[in-house]
Amino acid sequence: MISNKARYAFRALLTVAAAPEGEAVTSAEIARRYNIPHKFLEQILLDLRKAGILDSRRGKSGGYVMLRPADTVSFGEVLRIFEGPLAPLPCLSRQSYRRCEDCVSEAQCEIRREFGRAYDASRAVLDTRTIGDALTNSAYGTPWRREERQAG
Amino acid sequence: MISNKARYAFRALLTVAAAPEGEAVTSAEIARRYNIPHKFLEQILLDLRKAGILDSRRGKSGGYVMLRPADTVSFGEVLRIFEGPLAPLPCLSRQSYRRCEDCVSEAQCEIRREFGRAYDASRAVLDTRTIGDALTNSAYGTPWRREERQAG
DNA sequence: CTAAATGCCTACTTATTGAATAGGATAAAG
DNA sequence: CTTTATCCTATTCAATAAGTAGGCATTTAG
Repeated sequence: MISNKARYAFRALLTVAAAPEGEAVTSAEIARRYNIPHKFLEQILLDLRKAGILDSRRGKSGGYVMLRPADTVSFGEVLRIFEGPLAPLPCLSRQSYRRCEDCVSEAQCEIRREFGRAYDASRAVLDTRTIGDALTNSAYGTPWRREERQAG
Repeated sequence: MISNKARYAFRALLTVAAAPEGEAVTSAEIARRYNIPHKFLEQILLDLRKAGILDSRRGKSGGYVMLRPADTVSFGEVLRIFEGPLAPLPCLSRQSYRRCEDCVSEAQCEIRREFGRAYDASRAVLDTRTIGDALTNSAYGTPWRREERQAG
């Protein structure tokens, strides 16, 4: 299970990414819409800004906008911000490799081999699918897309 | 990251499964071999026995043996014993489904859809690969297999 | 210029979980 | 009847999850 924090982050990101270009979305609006504790969400949005994914505007008519295009932000990248390494074993993480204390021979470790497969399979999804992908073909989509669909 | 507990469980299971048929392996032996806290490992082996995966013999010349054949025990099954549901979201778990508090429409939730893909990919490995599979082609293998290889 | 609305930042709390540690009870073999 | 194992329960300690709280800083509408 991923943490609530991470889930809220995705909820917020998808909302900001789906908003019309250049239009800022406030933390209060997101919190209200998805029933997320407001102050908690603020911390999360702050993390996303520090990670260089969101940009923010303060004061009246402030809020959050995408800093990078939504289709350059993968689910894996976001997840790592809030959950740390996604690898199921320390010895499988490239970013923060650590030997397992109970490991005799890493090269011949069956646990490592099998979880390596699982990790690869999972990464093939998480590191390729982006926030943008998720919104394309979404029932929500961006507002203008929704109207497009109704019109067509 | 999976817990130490789960990793120790795999270590123990692979060891017992690799032992010659009918030969019991003691918790002390496993603990020594892999540098696992003995008393902690005892609890883990107990869980595996209660789950119907291992059988145990008490007293002198006691220890643990497989209750079910190693190739009927999947990595996913073992993992679930120690980690609970593997689903990344409560709404994706069949065993213990729970709605996300911040969900507006489950059927149209992009987060659910994308993590569903990741979960499927991961399960395709974890729920098909077994302890037996992992030992086949293993550099360790079972003792008699190792000798076979050296001989051939 | 001022007030209101918004984001920014830090500290604190509370409950749960992970990772053991501890101490003995029970059973089987020799 | 002693040794060697498993079996069972309780306790500890640290880290993490999931918020709560309170105020500072900035922008803009009036």
